[in-house]
Amino acid sequence: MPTQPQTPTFRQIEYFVAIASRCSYRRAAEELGVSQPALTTQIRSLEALLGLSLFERSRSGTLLTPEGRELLEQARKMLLAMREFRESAETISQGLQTTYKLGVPPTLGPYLLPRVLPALHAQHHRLKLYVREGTPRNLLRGLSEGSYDIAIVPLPVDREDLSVEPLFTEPLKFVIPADHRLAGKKTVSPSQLRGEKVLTLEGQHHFHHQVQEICQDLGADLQRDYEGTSLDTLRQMVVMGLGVAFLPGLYVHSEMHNPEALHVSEIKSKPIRRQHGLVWRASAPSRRLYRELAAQIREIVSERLGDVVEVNQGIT
Amino acid sequence: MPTQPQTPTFRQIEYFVAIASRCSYRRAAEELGVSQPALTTQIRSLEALLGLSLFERSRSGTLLTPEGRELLEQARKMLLAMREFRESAETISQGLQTTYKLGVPPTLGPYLLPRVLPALHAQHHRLKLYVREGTPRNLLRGLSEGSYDIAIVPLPVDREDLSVEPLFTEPLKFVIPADHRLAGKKTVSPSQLRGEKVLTLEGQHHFHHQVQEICQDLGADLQRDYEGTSLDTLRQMVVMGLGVAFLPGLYVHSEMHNPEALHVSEIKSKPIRRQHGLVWRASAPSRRLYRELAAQIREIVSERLGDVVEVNQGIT
DNA sequence: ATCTTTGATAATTAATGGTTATCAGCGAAT
DNA sequence: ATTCGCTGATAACCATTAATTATCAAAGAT
Repeated sequence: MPTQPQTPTFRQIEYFVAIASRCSYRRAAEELGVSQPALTTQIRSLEALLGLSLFERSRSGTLLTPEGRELLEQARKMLLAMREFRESAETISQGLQTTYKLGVPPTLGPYLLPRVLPALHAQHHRLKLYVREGTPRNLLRGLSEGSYDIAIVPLPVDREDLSVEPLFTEPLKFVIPADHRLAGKKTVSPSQLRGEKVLTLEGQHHFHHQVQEICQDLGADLQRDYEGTSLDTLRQMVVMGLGVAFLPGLYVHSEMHNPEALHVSEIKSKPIRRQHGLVWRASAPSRRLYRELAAQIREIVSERLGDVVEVNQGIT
Repeated sequence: MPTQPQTPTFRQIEYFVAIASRCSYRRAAEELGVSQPALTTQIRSLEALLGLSLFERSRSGTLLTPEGRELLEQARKMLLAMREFRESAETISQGLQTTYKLGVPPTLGPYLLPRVLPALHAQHHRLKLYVREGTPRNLLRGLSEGSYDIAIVPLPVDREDLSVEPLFTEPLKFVIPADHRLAGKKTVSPSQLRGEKVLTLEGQHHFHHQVQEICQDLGADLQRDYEGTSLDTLRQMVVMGLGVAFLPGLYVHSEMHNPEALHVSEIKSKPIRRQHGLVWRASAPSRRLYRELAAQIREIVSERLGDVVEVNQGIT
């Protein structure tokens, strides 16, 4: 004797509705593709479970009882709910039709996504991306914890539990005030940087460390007293003459249409740049979709931003 | 290999939601009172059926996939629908909480039910009666066909497939115009009726035949040229002097408060009356409730109309 | 009367869902 | 580095459930 309140089987509900709408066990059985005794036993046990009679059987047809009539409505709702469930599953299983939680660094997202998302949406109008910004460090942690499904982060990422698909390589531009002694030069050699105060973001940002490395390479000095909280503040600081800075190419491309008080140069040496990749948990069942997504992002970027960044090869 | 589009088991949905809301197979298993492998296999087959992954399993906990996250909502709706179904069944199985289709003759319903239904409703506030009028003949046919669940009809009813519970016996009153030669007499003997034109309803009404029999007994003449379509028209016809009539006691009681132009007498002989009973299909699973209902109707009638009709004993 | 149709029943088999015992991978604590 | 405790997956087995076919009895139609 089960102590728990038993719940009906979905199949029983199905049979119930089928019989009720045909007013016949046999016809319902035929329609359902099962034998008639199957219905008899299922309905009997359902009735026993509910503690009431659903049908009034007679040798001449089957009739709903008042109780059955009442429950039929509810039962139909169940069928409907199940149908909707299955339909959702159907469309979702087609791929790229769901909401994915995407993480991006604040030094990339606002300058990349507005160029990419519309095209992506056009291709998969059921695909939704729930975008959240975070530093690469937090993004990777969030990935592991499941608060993100995918993320765009600077490469390299060397973690066994994560899969990476490279997207594109973005140059970093050297930015100086318009009244700076180096302003006007198209290229600047590393030796000319000696003694320059290079501004950068706060230490928690990955971008900070990147610039730090670059400065070590080039022999420039990091200005650690004033650190920007965003690329925009960084740019303002340069304009105010607090120093020079390296800014991501996509930022320069999207935010600095009119040069105003700033001058943008190249560094004459090995190229200064950062690489972005799409990452996800290696165990993610949707990994095939993510690869597809990466490919499409590359395609879109190559089409719309090909002159700003260099698109990478996908891992094949 | 099943060619039909398989549908998930309700149990699978249940397990799915349980695991998703606990983020753990083992905890969900514990809560559900089953072993953990049971969940593993059920979810696996559900995933196979849907063609997508619901969970991302790892050795350190379980995570919903984006697809699973999407479906979880739908799955919860299913649980809800099932819960509502079961709750409905629960209350309905308590008895007298549903809508029953009740048939009454037009010569009784309007004069009986307004006195009975309110009290009935007070006792069972979930009970609903869907009342439809029809001649007894049609009521009995409708019962067999299932368009009524129960009906109040004149007795006797002699049908094997129907169960009858007697309710009460109602006297028929002799009604004459105020200016009639017999007006003013409290009782009238059958011999005084000789030659009187007795008005009645149209032939399709059971009441017609009843009056016909009475007239044969008493030696009175039926006026067949003008027949009323309702008790009200019948009364009007008597007022207009077209003849005399027999009217049901309940009608007289509820519609003729001020005697106006009509006089009501008794017939001095064997009592003239009709008996009403509650009938239902003998095969109806709710028959116990119907008996209960009959008992309650008797009780209410005895309380409120005991001076007008004579309440019968129930079949015990 | 006879035949068809209704749902119920019985006996049997197939499938399903559950169990216990055990495993392998990971993380945390030693 | 190793151990321990946790995760879900797996295997082998068993109980229950749900289907099958064959048959029945009752009611209606012919």
